[in-house]
Amino acid sequence: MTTSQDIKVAVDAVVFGYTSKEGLSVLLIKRDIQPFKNGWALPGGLVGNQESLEDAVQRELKEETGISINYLEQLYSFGKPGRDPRNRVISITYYGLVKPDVFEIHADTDAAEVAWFNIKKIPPLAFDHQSIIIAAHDRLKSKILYQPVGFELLEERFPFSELEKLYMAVLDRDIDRRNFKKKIVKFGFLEETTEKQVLEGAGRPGNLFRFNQEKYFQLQKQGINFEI
Amino acid sequence: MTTSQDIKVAVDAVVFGYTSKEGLSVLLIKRDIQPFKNGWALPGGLVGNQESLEDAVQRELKEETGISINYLEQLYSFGKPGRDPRNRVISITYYGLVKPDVFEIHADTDAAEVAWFNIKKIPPLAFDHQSIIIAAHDRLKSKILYQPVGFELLEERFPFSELEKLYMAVLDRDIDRRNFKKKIVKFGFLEETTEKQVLEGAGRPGNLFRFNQEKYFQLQKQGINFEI
DNA sequence: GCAAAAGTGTTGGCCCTACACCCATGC
DNA sequence: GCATGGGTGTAGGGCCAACACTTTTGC
Repeated sequence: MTTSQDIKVAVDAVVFGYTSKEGLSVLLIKRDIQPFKNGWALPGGLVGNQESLEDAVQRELKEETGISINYLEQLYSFGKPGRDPRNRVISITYYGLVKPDVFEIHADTDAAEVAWFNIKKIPPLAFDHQSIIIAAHDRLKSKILYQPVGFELLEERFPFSELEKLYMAVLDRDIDRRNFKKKIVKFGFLEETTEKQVLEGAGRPGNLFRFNQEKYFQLQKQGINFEI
Repeated sequence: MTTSQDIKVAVDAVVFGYTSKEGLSVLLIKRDIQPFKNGWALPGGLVGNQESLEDAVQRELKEETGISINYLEQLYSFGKPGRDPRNRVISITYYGLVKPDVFEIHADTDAAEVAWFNIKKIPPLAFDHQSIIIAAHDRLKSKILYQPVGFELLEERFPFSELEKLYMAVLDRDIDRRNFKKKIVKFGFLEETTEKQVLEGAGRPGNLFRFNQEKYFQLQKQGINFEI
């Protein structure tokens, strides 16, 4: 291997948002350059020479979509030669979670270049981004079962049913309401507030809950492990 | 970001081997170039321009240690600026598992440049390789609980006690012999042969077992999930 | 009053853990 | 015969899944 290396390093991010109306959704951008010009793709781009990988993700998200996220985790690195038709590019992928306020704003603006897509209605994508989303979704599905990452997708205060619907949307299966609540409450890191849900339409309004992160860390240190 | 990117892409591998005598061990090389000349480090090196990441790992392992492995999985990508004192280098790390025959040969040769180290007796290492080994060990610990990767570290036929000791070495805790056997046998992918263990020293010789991978795949398709 | 969503308990079965004695072999 | 490691079963408890009716609200 005496020839000098000529490989580019990029980051790409699968950003998930959730509301009970829209379901689990992914943030995509419309490319304005070749290749795949005008095709949908994951936000991302080349890493700066003196920039950490996480910083690169946050910067690209800011530049391309205007959002900043509150949970970010490395997913996988894709490096097969030929995955970018022009250069050799290795992409280090991340997945991120945003709270509904961020999600809603951008779902409304509906700018031509950035949009949220329900996880079940992803359009054809540039490069191998389709398989990156599948990997991210798989990771989220398993992660949510043993770490309380779901709360990163909800408002600070939320009715219990939101949490339940979130789990159903992410895992794509039904969950028994009573058993689920017993399980979550038993852990002891959820706080019930006295506030009631603001309703839209009929139905009995529920109490709002809050995730107590410090309590969770404490419990975790004591060896309690979260598992749905 | 108009300046052109100047980042190198490397792969590094944490290769695990196991025997009940030596315990869980990691393959290291002694560096013959700066930086960290004569220091111990993980095998690895730069990725070729037209080479897949997995191929690069296999090639480096062959070049630096002479071994080829039978299980390889991507671990994590490390990219903090400054982790290599000279250039910006992003390392995509893998962990691999080898069977005891490979392990034993190299444990004997004891060449100056390549050696196996018990997981609890790793010397100081170059770069951030210490933390890479910790990450790999953590991954192995959790992986072995929900996928039958342990068999990749054993001979094709092995006495049951080997499997049990392997789990104890990897997880670094005691395991109840009877409960463990019940659990494993219940899955139905382990075949008991009529052959007996060849003894070294006293003790009742045990039957040899074999992992039936096809059976495992079948069972997995039927939705059975392995969990220790 | 009716439609919509929230709140709530019990039971049966399964699984998991804890635990100890006898057997086959080498020396 | 003794030391070493292999082989095996049961009982109790905890946890989990299955399951339906009542309450509060908007309209």
